[in-house]
Amino acid sequence: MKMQNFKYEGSGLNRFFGPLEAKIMEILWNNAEEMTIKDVQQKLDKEAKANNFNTVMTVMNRLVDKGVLQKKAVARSSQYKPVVTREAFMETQSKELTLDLIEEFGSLAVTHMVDALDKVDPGLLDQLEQKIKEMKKDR
Amino acid sequence: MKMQNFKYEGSGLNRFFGPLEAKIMEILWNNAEEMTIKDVQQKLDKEAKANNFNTVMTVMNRLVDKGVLQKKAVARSSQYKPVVTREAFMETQSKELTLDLIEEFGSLAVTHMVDALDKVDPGLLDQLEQKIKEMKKDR
DNA sequence: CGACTCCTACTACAATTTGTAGTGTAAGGA
DNA sequence: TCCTTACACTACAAATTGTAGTAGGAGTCG
Repeated sequence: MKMQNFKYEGSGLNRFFGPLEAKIMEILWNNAEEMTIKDVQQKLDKEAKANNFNTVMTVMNRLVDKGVLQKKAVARSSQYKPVVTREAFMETQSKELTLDLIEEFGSLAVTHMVDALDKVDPGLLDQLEQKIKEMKKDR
Repeated sequence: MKMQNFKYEGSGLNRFFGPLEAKIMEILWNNAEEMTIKDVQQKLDKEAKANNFNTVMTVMNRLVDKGVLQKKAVARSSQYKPVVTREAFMETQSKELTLDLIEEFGSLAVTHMVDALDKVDPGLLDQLEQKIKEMKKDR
């Protein structure tokens, strides 16, 4: 399950998926249980306008092809669920992106980090400072 | 000039552009002067296999549409040059991405930053520590 | 058993992005 | 006037994402 892009537009799952894909993943991840296409379709319908069953199926099966969803064939209707938890997914993306960012921009990124952290949540600055200390201590 | 994606694959300009677009931007940014399509095409030909003039033109004009290149109509052949310097471009992307990363992942990103910095270049850790101190002092 | 419902597979189309390239036109020089 | 050449316009292909029709098969109900 290799993501292609991190999108500048949107937020949350929309950074990684198309709009419909994101909504579907959202639903799957919000449900502890495995779900059928119908389940997902009905949840979608509650939120927005009616979605064609086949549309939902196609997108879900594409997500299976991409390795994001797992499909278990059951008698009447197949069960789908994410391959990894949302937390694990975000963890992976965060790690990958952070590494890429630093590889790509090096000290340029460092400069912006401090500003960005301060802007988003100054508490994160202390957290970061703490992490650095720990890292250095371990050597 | 709003970029769409940061690609996980590739490196450098390939993170932001298609392969040919990236090569073209590379050439434009490496040349202090404005260049014609022909200039760019010939540079490309030196590096790789022959490129059709029209192909280069189409891609360059698309880059103009995207606001990445500027086109100045001259008598016989138009002059093209990047709207911003490579440094300014990288600066903008770095800033944008860092902010997005932190908005999206918050403290998750903080954790990975330290590891990533240590992995790529431990010297960056000191730099970061320094920056944090400065930021805090100013308050 | 036969008819019906409903899930699934297969297929197809549209828009967008990126690479590729042909054709036609117009402008400038010989 | 004719020719070269740059440019505009147009088109097509592959990939990505959203959308949806059709057909077949499997279970259900009478």
